[in-house]
Amino acid sequence: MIGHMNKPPTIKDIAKQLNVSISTVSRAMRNAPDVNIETRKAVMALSEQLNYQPNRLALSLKQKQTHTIGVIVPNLDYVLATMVRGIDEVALEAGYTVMVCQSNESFGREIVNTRRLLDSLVDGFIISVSSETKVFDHFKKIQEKQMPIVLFDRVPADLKAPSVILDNMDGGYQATEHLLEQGYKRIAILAGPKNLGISNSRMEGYLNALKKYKVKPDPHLIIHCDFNQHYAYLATQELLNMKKRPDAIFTISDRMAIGAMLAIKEKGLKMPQDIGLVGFNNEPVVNLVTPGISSVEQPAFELGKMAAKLFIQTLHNNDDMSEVEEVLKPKLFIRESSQRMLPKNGRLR
Amino acid sequence: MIGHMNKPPTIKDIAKQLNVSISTVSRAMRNAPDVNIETRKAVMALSEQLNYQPNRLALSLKQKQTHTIGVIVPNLDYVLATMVRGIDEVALEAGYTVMVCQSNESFGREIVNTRRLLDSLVDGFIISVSSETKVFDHFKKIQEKQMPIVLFDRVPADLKAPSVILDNMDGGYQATEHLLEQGYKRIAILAGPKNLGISNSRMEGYLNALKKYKVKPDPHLIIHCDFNQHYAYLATQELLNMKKRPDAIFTISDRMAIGAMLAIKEKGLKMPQDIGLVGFNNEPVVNLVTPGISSVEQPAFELGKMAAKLFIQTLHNNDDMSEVEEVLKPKLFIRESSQRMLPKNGRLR
DNA sequence: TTTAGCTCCGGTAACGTTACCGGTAACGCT
DNA sequence: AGCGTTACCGGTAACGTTACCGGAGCTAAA
Repeated sequence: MIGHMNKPPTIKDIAKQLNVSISTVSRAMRNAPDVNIETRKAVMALSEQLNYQPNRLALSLKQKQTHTIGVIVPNLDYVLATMVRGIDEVALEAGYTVMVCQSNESFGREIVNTRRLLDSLVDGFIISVSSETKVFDHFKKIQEKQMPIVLFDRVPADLKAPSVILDNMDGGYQATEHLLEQGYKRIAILAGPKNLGISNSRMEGYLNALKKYKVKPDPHLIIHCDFNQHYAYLATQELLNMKKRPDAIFTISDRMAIGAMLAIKEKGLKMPQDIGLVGFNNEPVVNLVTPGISSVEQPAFELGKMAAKLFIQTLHNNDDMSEVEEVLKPKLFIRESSQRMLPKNGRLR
Repeated sequence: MIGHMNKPPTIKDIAKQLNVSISTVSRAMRNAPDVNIETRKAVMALSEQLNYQPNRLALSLKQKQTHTIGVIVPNLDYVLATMVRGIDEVALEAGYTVMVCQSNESFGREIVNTRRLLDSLVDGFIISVSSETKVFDHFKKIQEKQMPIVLFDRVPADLKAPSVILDNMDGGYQATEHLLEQGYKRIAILAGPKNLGISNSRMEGYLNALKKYKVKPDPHLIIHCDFNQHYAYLATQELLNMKKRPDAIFTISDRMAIGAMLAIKEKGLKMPQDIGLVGFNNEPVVNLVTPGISSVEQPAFELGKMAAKLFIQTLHNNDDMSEVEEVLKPKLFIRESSQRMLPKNGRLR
């Protein structure tokens, strides 16, 4: 008799009702050999009828893997949320579930999150590190436990792990080259804190482009400021008050570009005539402001997918993959803020 | 001797090394009574030294709860990401971990996510439903398993569960009243699909305000269109081409406001002189465009926190809470897009 | 002295699952 | 007849933890 029990049915219930052993049911359920076709059918039928769901907890305990990926990100802004979506996409496909934790750019919070995910809940980590983080003991602790880590987007040099990053140098190069080709001569860069890897790479691209075009970099035009809108605004004000002010600005994030734009407008300067502006990330917002801001796009979704793929590879391959580094290419989107010459091929954007 | 084993230490290892039973260690570890102070100290010391971490999996299996909350959201835009942060905040405090899944506004994806989280991984759900979703069997299945659900933000009427929502009617009222007080006479509303609860409530507020100010609503000024920028752009174009065009527009989201703004600018109309505009959500972007767009702010972070609190209450209280509905108040932020009279008290914004 | 009541501890079962080993038939072959 | 092989199946231990019960030893009251 099928009781009106409330608890979810287990393998044991099925075994009892079918008068077979739990071993048999277990085997039947996961298509293992050594089970009669009739028996299997019966098991399948009953499990269907009872709406049996295997208990993942018990399974995880037994085979010491949870099929869960811990994802730690500094925040969930447009770019990172998109990357997370990419991770999710691939993970789901491969039978993994992801747990997303935000560190809120806080070192302490990152540690808490790590600890929390660590105690037997996840099979490994996919991480983009907080900007505050300068030591990596909490991550090294993960590796000591033989758990794989894949890094993405913000990848510190001091931590050895397979990683997926954007070719930030190329992005900086593209942006700067574009400005040069538009005839801008004194190009300033608004970079982030000096310890931030992605910032330095983008600046390197900037310098390379200048060199290529034989423009001598002017240290007064290289500004390090905090990675946000307000500081970019202040920094731009200063830039515009110089005797020989820059005629273009490349900011290493769109947030900063917005800040710069506010200062530019306040000063009464016109883009792209008086001054050119290029940002980074190609967030939707750059399309909404007037003028639209040229920006370097990251393939965020792809990058997330790649990170998840790499993670699953790492999990399955046993060989050391800590040297693997996938590099994706950015793409410049040109808008009104920097387009002061007619494009050669006649089309805008 | 402390071996150089690689596996994480268990309660059993500690027991063996201390020559006590595992029961005793277990008791000592969780400050249960019936254990000598000396014994407890010894256990604590050794567990510290071995860096013992209790296995949450085993614990969960035993006591049938995972201390994990499944969060399903349609996407991770600014507002929802903020809400999720609020949930996270409270959950962490209470010893819970959250698993965030994006349904990408897709009904099918929502079902997949639900199934995935359901099989013994989470203790319950906090959900904001996808805009595509019109039947709720997958959620009812959760409730049949006695698992609690808390709904937030987008709450369908057909699903009985405790919920946290914004007072959308009040938001619509505030926005419309503000426009009326600014002297606008023909106020249009860009609403969402007719089956979307939040849209209808905001429109109700709009109608209430008109009534209060004795303005007869004009059906031509009430537009239902898809919840995104492009359709809002198209709808606004139509509005502006009417013989008697509206002199103000209230859109029920900022995305739509942006769309409207593009159409307005194209038409060569000036805000706030020729036409007023008010959005909803107070996303950062409304501050970045020119002119800044007035918008109704949701206390997103608070709302998330409230949802998590409610969830934990539901989990602990056994009594039926499905009637509970927390309602938070929105707040209008006035910017240039709708401010055509000097504020009475002389301050702007 | 007996009894009752502490304090402290150990053994065992259980949570739901799988891995492993062993066993029973039935069959076919020499 | 005896043997090996194959096709099935069951029992048991284990994963790491806690709940429950029972018991030893001691102290204090009757």
